[in-house]
Order: sequence, then C-alpha cells, then structure tokens
Amino acid sequence: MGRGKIEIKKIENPTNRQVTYSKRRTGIMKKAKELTVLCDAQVSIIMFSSTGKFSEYCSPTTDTKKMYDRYQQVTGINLWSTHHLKEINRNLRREIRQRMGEGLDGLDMKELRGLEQNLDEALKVVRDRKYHLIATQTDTYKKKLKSAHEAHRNLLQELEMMKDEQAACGFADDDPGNHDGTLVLTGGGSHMYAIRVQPNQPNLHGIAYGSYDLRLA
Amino acid sequence: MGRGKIEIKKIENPTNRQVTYSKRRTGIMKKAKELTVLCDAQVSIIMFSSTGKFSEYCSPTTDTKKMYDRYQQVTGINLWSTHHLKEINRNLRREIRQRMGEGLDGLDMKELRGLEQNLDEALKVVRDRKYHLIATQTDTYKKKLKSAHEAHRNLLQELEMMKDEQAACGFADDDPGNHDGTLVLTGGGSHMYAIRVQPNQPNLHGIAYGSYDLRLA
DNA sequence: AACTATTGATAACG
DNA sequence: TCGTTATCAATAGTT
Repeated sequence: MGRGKIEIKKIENPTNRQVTYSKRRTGIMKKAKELTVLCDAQVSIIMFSSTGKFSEYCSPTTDTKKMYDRYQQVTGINLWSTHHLKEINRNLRREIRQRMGEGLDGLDMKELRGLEQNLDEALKVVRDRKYHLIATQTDTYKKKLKSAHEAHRNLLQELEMMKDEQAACGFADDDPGNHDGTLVLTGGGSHMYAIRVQPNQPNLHGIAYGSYDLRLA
Repeated sequence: MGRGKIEIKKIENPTNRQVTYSKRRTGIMKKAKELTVLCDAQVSIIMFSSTGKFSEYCSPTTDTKKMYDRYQQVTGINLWSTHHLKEINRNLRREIRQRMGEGLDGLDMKELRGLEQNLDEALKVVRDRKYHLIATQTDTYKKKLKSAHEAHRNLLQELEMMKDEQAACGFADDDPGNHDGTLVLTGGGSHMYAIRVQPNQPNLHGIAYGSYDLRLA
C-alpha cells in the first residue's frame, strides 16, 4: 500500500526505518482503537522501537495492569508464583496457630519440645521488653513530674511576689484557699509520682489478648 | 475499507461484531508482525473480545513476560498482582518474629501485654499437649512390651515342647545358652519398660529449638 | 510534515 | 467459519 509494494524484511536505512516505524505504529494504534470501539474488545499493546523508544496503547475501559493480570490468569504464567505465595502464607498461618497453641495434633514429640522451648524463650524476652518499657515510662513520668513540680514552685514564688507587690500597693488578701481551679500539688516528689503513675497501672492486668493485632489478613 | 465506509462505534449485531473482531484482529496481528520485521521493533499485543476470548501476539525475539517486565522498568508501574499476597506474607512473618521475641520495638504497652499473655497461654497448651503425648506414648509402649513378653513366653513354651519331642526321638541337648542372635528378654514387664523407653528420653532436654521447622520458605 | 499513487484491509455478501 | 470482491484505508516513495 504505497508507491509500489515492499518486501517484508528489515529496512536497512535507519532513517527510513524510523519513519516507517512511526507511520505504522500510528496505524496499529488506530486499528486497536477502532477494534476496541467497534467490537467492544479490550486491547493492550506495548512496543519498543529498534532504538528503544517505548509506546503503548490500552483500551480505555481497562488499564495495562488489569490486562496483564488477566493475561496471567488465562495463560497460567503467574499461577505458580501465586500458588507458591498462597502455600507459603498457609504455612505461616499454621505456624502462628501452633504458636498460639492450636492445631498441635500434627506435631511429634521433638517438634512439641522445640515449640515449647521457643515459646518459653520468647515469653522471657517479651517480659523483659515489657519491664524495660515500664521502667522507661516510669522514668519519663518522674522527669515530667519533677519539671512540673518545679514549674509549680516557680508559679508560687511569682504569686508571692505579686502578693508582695499588691501589699506594697496597699491591697490586703490573707485568704490561704484556692480561688479558682488551678492545680496545687502539695506532696513531695516521690509521693506525687506514685499518684501520677497509678492511672496507668490498671491496664497491666486489664484488657486481654484480643487487643493484640494478629494481622491475619 | 469495504463495501461502504462504516462509523467507528460499537457494532450492535453480535454476529457481525464477532466476525469483524476476528477479521480485524487478524489484521492487527499481521501489522504487528510486519512492524516487527520491517523496523526491527518488539511488539506485544494482548486482547480480549467482548465474549472474553483471548488472543496475543508477541515479537519472536522476545516474549510477553519480558515485554511487560520492560514496561515496568520504563513506566515504573508494578504489574504483579502478587503485591497483596506479599504484603500479607510480610505481616505474617513479622507476627511470627514477634512471637519469637524479635522486632518488639514497635509494640506499645498494650500490645506487649497482649503478646505476653497469649504466649503464656500458648505455652501452657503446648506443655499440656506434650505431657499428654508422653502419657500416650508410654501407654503404647507398655502394651507393646506386654504383648512382646507374652510372645516370648509362648516361644519358650514351644521350645520346651520341641525339646520334649526331640528327647522322645532320642536326641539330647541340655545347653541352656543362646545359639544364635535371637532376642531374649529376661526382666519383668515394668522394669523392661523403663529400659525400653530410656532411649527416647534424652531428646527431652537434648536437641534444641533449631529442629522445629519454621516453614519460612 | 504533506502529498498521492498504489497496495492492503475489510464490509457485505454468498 | 471461509471465499469473494467492491470499496475504503494505510502507507511507500517523493517533495
């Protein structure tokens, strides 16, 4: 279809080849669009020129990823890796169930002993970690309280100074009570800490395992 | 290009649509082949008809998977639908690691407590199961030994009978020792059991956790 | 790019 | 699905 027919073999002249590539590529893309519309089909075309230039077409009702997914389903190319992953995940889930004390019937003595020992060690590590976290949090609260206490003392000092200034100005106010809702800490540091930390303690034997995310998607 | 031009819109007549799909599909594939040869290009086409029929073309110098791999490199779009499975896989592994006492840094107090409690309960169940298995195995061995002992007694009886018969025939053999490697059990039932079971016991504190298959493929 | 002579693709039909 | 053919579409070579 042109000024004389051509033999279907590689065009050696690079310029000519590039021009022909460009023209025919446009032609194929147009044909693909028409096929999509006329026949309600889904088409995905990807191509690379001899110089590595990339072009693609994909029917508007879908996208390249979906097309390739479907391709894999149809051809079974992807079947292996999918099955493989599912199989691995099944085994991982089984291991988790066993680590939760379920489905132990299939395990022999050696495996049971291994599992027991492993759980025992893990439990120790988790407990250590928990105590470490408690200690760390405790420390943090101590420091926070210390600084809060200090800040309060400063406020009291400033209040005294204001009182003095007011007295110097001729006012008198000897009422020792609180006039508003401001916090007043009266105890010493260690005692205060005990009170402050208390609200967190109930959790220690509170909420049960259900709150631990099993991530079994 | 035919007996009259046609509007590019969906062909409503299903038969007609199917015919046109078939013809135009052939046409596009031919064009793709020609482009491949003429311009030394690489083309991959996958398409599905409105009825779901699958067709593909791919340049002979490559294959569809390679083409889409290259597409991924160029576009940065990941085409593998296994992403979701891999994500699940990652999470399952993370949970197992946590159940082994690793990677606990990300867990807060609540999660740590949940994990601790869960491990504790699982450990109890696994121990129960182990003791149950020990008891069952013990019972089995007892029964086996009992029947073995009985069989041995029967053999001895038969031997005595044979001796008597031989004596009746004029032979004499009073040697009480063993002439060959046949097994002779001499102890009582319970004592024998203790000996019999012994070889299995060392495993109880022997082989460490490593023998427990983690199934982390 | 644009043009156009020519070949190629295909719509309708059998 | 297959072959035919009149007709339109694509494009090779040229400018």
